[in-house]
Amino acid sequence: MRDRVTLADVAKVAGVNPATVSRSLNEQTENQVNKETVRRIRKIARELGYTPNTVARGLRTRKSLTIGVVIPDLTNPIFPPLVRGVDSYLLPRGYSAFVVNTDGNSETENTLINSLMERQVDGLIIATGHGGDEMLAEFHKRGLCAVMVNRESPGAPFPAVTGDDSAGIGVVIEHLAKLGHKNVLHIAGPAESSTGRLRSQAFTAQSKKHGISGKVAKTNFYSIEAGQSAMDKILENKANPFTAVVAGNDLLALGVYHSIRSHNLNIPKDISVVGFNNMPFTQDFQPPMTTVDVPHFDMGVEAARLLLSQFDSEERAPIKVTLPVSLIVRGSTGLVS
Amino acid sequence: MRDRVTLADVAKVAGVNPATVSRSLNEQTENQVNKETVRRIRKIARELGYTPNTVARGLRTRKSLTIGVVIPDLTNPIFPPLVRGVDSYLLPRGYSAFVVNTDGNSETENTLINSLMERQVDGLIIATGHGGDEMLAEFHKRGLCAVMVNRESPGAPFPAVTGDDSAGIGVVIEHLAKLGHKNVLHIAGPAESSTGRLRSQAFTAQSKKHGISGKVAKTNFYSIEAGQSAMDKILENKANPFTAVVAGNDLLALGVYHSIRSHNLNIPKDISVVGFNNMPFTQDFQPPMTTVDVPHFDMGVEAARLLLSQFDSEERAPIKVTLPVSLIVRGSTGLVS
DNA sequence: GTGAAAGCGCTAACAT
DNA sequence: ATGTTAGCGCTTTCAC
Repeated sequence: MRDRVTLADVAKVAGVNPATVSRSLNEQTENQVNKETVRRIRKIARELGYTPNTVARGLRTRKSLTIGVVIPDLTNPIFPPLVRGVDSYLLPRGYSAFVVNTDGNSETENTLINSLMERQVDGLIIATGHGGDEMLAEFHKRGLCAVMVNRESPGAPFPAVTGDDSAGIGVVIEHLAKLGHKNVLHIAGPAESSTGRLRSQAFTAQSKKHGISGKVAKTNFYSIEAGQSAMDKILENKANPFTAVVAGNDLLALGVYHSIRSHNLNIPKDISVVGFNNMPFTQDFQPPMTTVDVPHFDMGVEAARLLLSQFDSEERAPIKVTLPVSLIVRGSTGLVS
Repeated sequence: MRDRVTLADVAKVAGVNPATVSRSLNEQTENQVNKETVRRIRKIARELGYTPNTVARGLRTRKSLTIGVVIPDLTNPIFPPLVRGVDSYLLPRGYSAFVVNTDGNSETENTLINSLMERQVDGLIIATGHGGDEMLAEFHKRGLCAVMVNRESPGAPFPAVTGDDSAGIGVVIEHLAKLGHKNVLHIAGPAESSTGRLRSQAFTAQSKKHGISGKVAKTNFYSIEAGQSAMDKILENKANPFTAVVAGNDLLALGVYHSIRSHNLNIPKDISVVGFNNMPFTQDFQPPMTTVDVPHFDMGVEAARLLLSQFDSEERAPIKVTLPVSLIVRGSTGLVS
């Protein structure tokens, strides 16, 4: 890019001091300047093609108007809506979102958060939250503004916005109980994530409550592959007792679909399957997936709202916002045959 | 965030000049400083929790090490892989990507590109490219570095990375011809996008070449809804002559699925359907979708590579990189019955 | 090998 | 209502 036009350039042409140009161009301060002068300067700025340098302004004002958004992986379809939600709140308020992907890797996460800090972000929206985030705890001590979203971080008492995982699993179990299922398997998400732990705990508790024999199989990732291989292991047993599978999320459920199909079994005739998240396209799967709808866009909005509200107030209460979820019954669950 | 530790703070503690600290901490210049001093200063910096201020550095060096990525909509599943591709090339080279969503709106696009410029991005990767981008042309004149990806912009002669749209449509038509289809409908993407135009043109040309009667229906958006309503209009005609539909992309194709299903027809028995992009999850649809695989991740990588290569060289050749695509035959296409 | 000083583009305090 | 000055945190001449 060729040399950009600066405030000083505009000032020179207008024959005034750079400060006057600065005041004229800023809506907050333009009333400190003669109306006529403001008009003249604005005109000159436009003609010269002046573009303000947000970076220089940020250096001076100690505000970057930039928020870092830390997510595991953009290609997981639940995150784009969340990011759009964040954006939809931030943009009209002059902020921008800087999105990074950690791939569920703690080391990468540390590197990227550091890089966001170096870029002087005003705050962080974090959708990753593993078990041991000493780094987050450290940043919290240093006074960083952040909000956790989708997951919580035990170590760092930041405000958190989550879906109601327990209630979600609750309605799922209730649904399966009504369909007559007595032996249900939970393909749990990674134990490092709060969603993995919460859903797993809720599964065990709710199964017991409904007189269902509930067993849990663990996975290390929220991915199609992890779901498939976990289910493959189960189906290797000739005498598989399970009539229904509750997956930790939709990706795991889709992996379960693949496994069941490759074993020449039918969903839901032989085995019912339930996902979690109601991510895009679940209704177009074969069969359409019964799952729990989680309002990811709204979670993004709420997280952004919470973060900006922190900037003004001094208080740092560990607020928890839990958004309601709802069961979406489709074709992947049926009566026990 | 509480007051951060600055270079000057480190210098004070170390009893040296800030310049020495700067030189010591930068790999390029550390050899200008006494080895022992470097070691000492690095230690102090670490102990003090010093975090370099990239923004201040950028102001001084006139490089932000930030690239703006302009896409229509992150929730369209072809874009996350593309963004990850960009990231994968940029991150190891010290750059970061700043992603914005235009929602296919020219006005929004202008606003967002302006905001990226104000943030001093070193270059732009643009996946939007509508018809009349006077703004891009203007920026090009002003010496902006940018690369178009996935689509091209007629007005602005930036380098472009695209999939081979014509070849893709070619193999699709060939495939349908072999299956015996004589009457094929193209649900075209928006005419403002280069992909929409190119695929539509290729469809007409290739149909003729294979002796197929090819008709084109237009849409205004690459969306499920647009595909569904376009197909609904076609199926209202009792005497629908088409035995196959070539959709402008997978989202349109999915809309076509919905429409066909709601008219109690069967894919592919009554009508074959082909998508474009091979976006995630197309293989899990009912039926699995025959589509054209486009290497979106690689497109991102290539675009990033091209952009950074521009920074060094003075030449501004209008390079065009066309990536190969391939037909993925699945269950949504079959023989004419 | 290190220090001193200037300046990137902007805003905010203090003058006038 | 406008000008002057200083400085945000950093790098980069130019000295020594």
